[in-house]
Amino acid sequence: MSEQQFCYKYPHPSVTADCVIFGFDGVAIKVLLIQRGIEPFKGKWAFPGGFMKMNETAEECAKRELEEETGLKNASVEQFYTFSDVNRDPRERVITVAHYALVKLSEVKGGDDAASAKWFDLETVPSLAFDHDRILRMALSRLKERICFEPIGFELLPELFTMTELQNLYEAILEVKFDRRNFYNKMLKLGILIEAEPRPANASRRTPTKYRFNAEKYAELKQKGFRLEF
Amino acid sequence: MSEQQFCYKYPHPSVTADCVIFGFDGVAIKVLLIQRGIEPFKGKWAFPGGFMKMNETAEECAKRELEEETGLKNASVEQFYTFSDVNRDPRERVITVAHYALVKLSEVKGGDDAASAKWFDLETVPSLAFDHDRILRMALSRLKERICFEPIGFELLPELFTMTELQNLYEAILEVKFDRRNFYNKMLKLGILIEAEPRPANASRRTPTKYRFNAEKYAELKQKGFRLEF
DNA sequence: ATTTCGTGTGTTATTTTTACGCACAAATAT
DNA sequence: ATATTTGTGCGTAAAAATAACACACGAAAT
Repeated sequence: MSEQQFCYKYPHPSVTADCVIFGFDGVAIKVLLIQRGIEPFKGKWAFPGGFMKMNETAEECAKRELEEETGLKNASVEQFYTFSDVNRDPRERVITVAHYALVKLSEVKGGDDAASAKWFDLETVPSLAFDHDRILRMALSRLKERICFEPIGFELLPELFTMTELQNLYEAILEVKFDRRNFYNKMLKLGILIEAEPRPANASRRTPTKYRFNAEKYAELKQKGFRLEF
Repeated sequence: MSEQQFCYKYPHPSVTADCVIFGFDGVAIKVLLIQRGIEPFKGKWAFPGGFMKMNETAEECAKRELEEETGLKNASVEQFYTFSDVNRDPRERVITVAHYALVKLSEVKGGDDAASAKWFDLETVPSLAFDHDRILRMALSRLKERICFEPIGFELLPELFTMTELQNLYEAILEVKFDRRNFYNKMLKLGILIEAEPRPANASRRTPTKYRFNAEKYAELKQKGFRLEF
């Protein structure tokens, strides 16, 4: 009796928040997964996430669980869909508010809390716990849509990056190939990149220019109502 | 005791599903609202919606509540965001999975269940119950995004419509003005409109051509991976 | 009777997108 | 050592899409 203390006139579902965390290593898209230590789906991989508390929003819950389980702080998570299939959790009725976030690989420290957190290449993601396979598919499709109109790709890259790295990122997410020179011209014309350094003295002809994302310029352009379009 | 029969170890929020129903009368965008008969916010207007049952998904719940409260059947509702602010309902912790749907005005029968359901012009929507003002703003912004890439506008128009009506719809949603002739050319070139009838015999020069949405052609084009773009 | 207006059908100029050409020198292969 | 391949930077020309606008016709309004 003492452990069943929250009672309601009608049945209530449990509510969780989950986080699909995307990364990029210069070649392929990565996803951060947690290995489950308890039943159900013990041993299977799943997204970081957990039960929502009564004094936090779904987004706050997502951020808290993310930090607790992976050590990742202050990630900018974005809610994308709520999954409410009746039997998605074998224990009880659980609906989950799914989020995604884009992080730089360097932000995830190894060790500490995140003993069981691991980056997977998108191609080698195993079969996941619960309905997380479906959640991943939808997260990916939202990521594809969003990157066409907002420069979220920069959240995945290091502070400084080359044009080729940026193109690889877009190609990996959208699963297309761009002409290198057209991509170059288009990106520069947008005006949201700044050359990081005037190039080192020991400049090899094949050492590419490093760029940095110009967030101020983007904010300014966005206010004027321009769209990226890819 | 007998009326507090569902007990849990941890507190659970209530979960509801709400529906923002958009319509179009040929000139302005409309929203379907319900006047609340009970506290809280008694007398205020709100979106149709209600508590989710344990054997239905959020989407099923949205459709069921929509039919119960407005008589609207089989609307194609689309989930767009889950609102989970801690104090959005003064009674208890309630999170709501918000949906929107586009319907033809003719689909909503007057009378029956929907005694208190009423269409409002978007400009004259009163201050709403709960956080429904915020829900409406987000629904509108999603509608704007979506109509740029999917021909959902046709769900708002009658079976047969004129090019001017279609243009008015796009202009009302996107809050822009198009050149009439460019809009005409672009729409026809897309190939998703078919002329309804070869024009009546008593054809007045100012009786406009009636079109019909070509759903089959659109499905075919979409499969080939084409985007609308407006 | 004259003017205004809504519709259908264009054409032309401008902008954007796409498809490549080429030089340079470092890296690699022979 | 010499030749070939490769990654980078900077172009240009053709093609396609967009934007701007001209005009006729006749019903509706004045």
